[in-house]
Amino acid sequence: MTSYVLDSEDKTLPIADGQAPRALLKGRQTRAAILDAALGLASHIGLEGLSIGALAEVTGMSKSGVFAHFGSREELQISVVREYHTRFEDEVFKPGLKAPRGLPRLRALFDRWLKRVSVEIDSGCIYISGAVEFDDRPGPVRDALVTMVRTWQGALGRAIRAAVAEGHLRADTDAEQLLFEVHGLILALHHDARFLRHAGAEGRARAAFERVVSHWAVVPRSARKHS
Amino acid sequence: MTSYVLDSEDKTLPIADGQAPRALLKGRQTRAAILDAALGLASHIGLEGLSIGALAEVTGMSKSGVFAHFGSREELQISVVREYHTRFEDEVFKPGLKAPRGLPRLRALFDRWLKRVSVEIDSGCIYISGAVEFDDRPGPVRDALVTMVRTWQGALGRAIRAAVAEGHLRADTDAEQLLFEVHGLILALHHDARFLRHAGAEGRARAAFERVVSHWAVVPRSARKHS
DNA sequence: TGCAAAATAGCACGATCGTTCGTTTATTCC
DNA sequence: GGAATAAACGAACGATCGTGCTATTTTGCA
Repeated sequence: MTSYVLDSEDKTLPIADGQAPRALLKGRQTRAAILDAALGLASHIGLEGLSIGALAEVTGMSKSGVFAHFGSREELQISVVREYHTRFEDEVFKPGLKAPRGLPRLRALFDRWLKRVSVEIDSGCIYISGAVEFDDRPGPVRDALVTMVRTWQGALGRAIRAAVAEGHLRADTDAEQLLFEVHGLILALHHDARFLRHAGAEGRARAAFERVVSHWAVVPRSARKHS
Repeated sequence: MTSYVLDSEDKTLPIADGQAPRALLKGRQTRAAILDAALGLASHIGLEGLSIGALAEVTGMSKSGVFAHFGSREELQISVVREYHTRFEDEVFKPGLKAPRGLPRLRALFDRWLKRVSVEIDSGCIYISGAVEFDDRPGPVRDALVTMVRTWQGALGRAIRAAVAEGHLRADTDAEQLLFEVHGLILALHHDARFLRHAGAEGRARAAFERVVSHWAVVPRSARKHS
């Protein structure tokens, strides 16, 4: 029995008891609103650019009011990373699972991933910007980011190996290598679309994906490789 | 007659007269020292993380002493971008030109690019981190970054088209597509090596590069494509 | 060696940063 | 509705930010 959710530990709130969160209704509601604003802010100016003051202004609250929900700036950043993770899970991972196991599912995952990185309005991928911001900054935020990215890459790796098991990809497929190259396509897309503002980047990424996949694809019937 | 230098405009210092910079010797010397420290700092914490105070502490100068050399923080950032550009030019572009025109030169350029991104001690690529930091931040710093990246990509594009002209790559090679994919490999390498701290990333990038290139390579003699 | 100019230091400014604390308002439960 | 509690505010803190000023030191040249 495989878990159908990217396993992340959300130990932020020890809500403990089974169903009804009793008194803390309004609190969690505004906390969610703050997080929503923080996500929008962070995807523009980065996790390091997040400031409690700016967040307070955007949400129409006081600085201390915002602060109280997280206890520290670092905890706020981690909460943003976690929130992004669950959204990524909901919009990329879970819907992708509805595609048939194997290559179709891998394709669906890539497709949704691609859309999230490129087309969505004002949504820079926090996995990507966070990776650059925190590649030399040890600490809990970096650790959280690494965990989330590893989780996502693990899910993609499973999808690739499933495509091998289904007979869609060759048995000697190097899943890690394929993952590396596909990831590069997403990064190049992010770079060209968001930074250079090139138009055709999405099409280039799709075309390259098909070519990379076809390299490891099982040839249908005839035409064996000549070497 | 092609220019053998990545064309960038360095209008920072109107040194004007022909040869000998007269009085401003010490000044430019310490300016270079400051820039050197700034580059090291920026490659760790990013261009936005650069602060004049931290730079003063590192160089053992006063804040105002550092400040006087640039006139504004923004001008400092731009100077850092320009300095990185000339270093990149010296360490990647110019040496690559010594390889024979065509595929060997393209390979040499990629090889040096790859090394600069991955192996060099404490040298995060400012092109990459800057692209993520400033993809949503209009202004002169972003403009400078875009100019430099476009310049480098233009040089790479020329190298690819030269490889076509030399008969090393097929005549129908999509230079932009090839460039997109190779760039993705560099980005994936940067991500895996610096952020995830994976070991084999460099080898994966090289292997993928050879495969991508071979896709557009002119087949030696026999074995035409079957479709 | 002395003089002009360049380079650097020192100090202070307003702003903003994250954070703390005591108070006040809003919400939930009996 | 009133008591208990959670949520939000407001003010202030020390620190640091970029950036002006005015001295002071250092440099380069006659």
